[in-house]
Amino acid sequence: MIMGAMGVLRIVDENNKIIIKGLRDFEPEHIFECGQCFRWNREDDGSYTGVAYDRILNVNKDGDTVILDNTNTEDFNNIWAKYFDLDNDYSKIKRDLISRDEIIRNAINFGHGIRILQQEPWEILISFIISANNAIPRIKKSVELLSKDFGQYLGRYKGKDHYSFPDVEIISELNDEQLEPYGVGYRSKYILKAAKKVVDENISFERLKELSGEDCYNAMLEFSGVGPKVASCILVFAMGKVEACPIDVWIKRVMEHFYFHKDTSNKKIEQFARQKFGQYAGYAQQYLFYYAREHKIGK
DNA sequence: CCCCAGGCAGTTA
DNA sequence: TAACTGCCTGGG
Repeated sequence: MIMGAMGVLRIVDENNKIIIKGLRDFEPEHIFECGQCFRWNREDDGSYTGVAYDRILNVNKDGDTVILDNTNTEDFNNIWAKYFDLDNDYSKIKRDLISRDEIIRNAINFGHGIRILQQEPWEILISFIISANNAIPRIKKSVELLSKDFGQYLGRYKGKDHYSFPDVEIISELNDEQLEPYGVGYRSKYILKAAKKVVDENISFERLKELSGEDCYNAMLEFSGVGPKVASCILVFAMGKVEACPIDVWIKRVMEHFYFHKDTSNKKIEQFARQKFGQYAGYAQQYLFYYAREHKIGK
């Protein structure tokens, strides 16, 4: 059992599975399809399989029971509880946001099971550098291929081999031509520069997490290929800075559609969003993104 | 063939 | 500090 802000969860460890009862605000589809991650894929049975922290995990939900397959109590306590942000009370966050207006209320009702994953900073840095001016299926393909060729083999699950995301040292020793087969295009030089910067400057992402949101944001902007949107994504998805608010095309569309009714600069949109949603801007962004994209709002 | 996709860097004014 | 432009790649 773990005590979280949401109360007591009943957790059973059996047969290489962790079974969680009483967990609210958790829908695998919402979590893995809301644009925050690139390494989780839907299986035929509706569950999701992914790789994080050098482990293969499968996540399913049956009624009000969440099943984590291919894991154990030790990894659940050390990794997955934090990865899935289980100690955070999303009902409280949602209540706060819903009270602000009907637009965010509709978005939350639609994506009510979203959770912001606490992902690995190095992987998220590179993944979101690749994401710039790119399409999600191709981002996922590039990340998978890089992991297959330069990551560590983790094992086989449901008939598929899985690999960890490549270590920074491995990427830092590659050159432009070696990245050509991975379909990252002109972003290859950003990837290589980022890897070399992390190695050369001995950058510790754990130390960067201790910085203020603003300092952490500025540190991310130091990477070539990282602008305001990508930096904000890294802050929310890997650095625990959930007050950041990435403004991508979908957020721009949904905000212009519902709030501005005219073309508006990203800077103004971010100012508006951060003022409106405050400390919960990062969560609001995820609900709005998922809502806008699934409904193709503004297209 | 053109268009665009979860932006960014580099260049102008 | 805003506005503008080109950009790898691949699917529609």
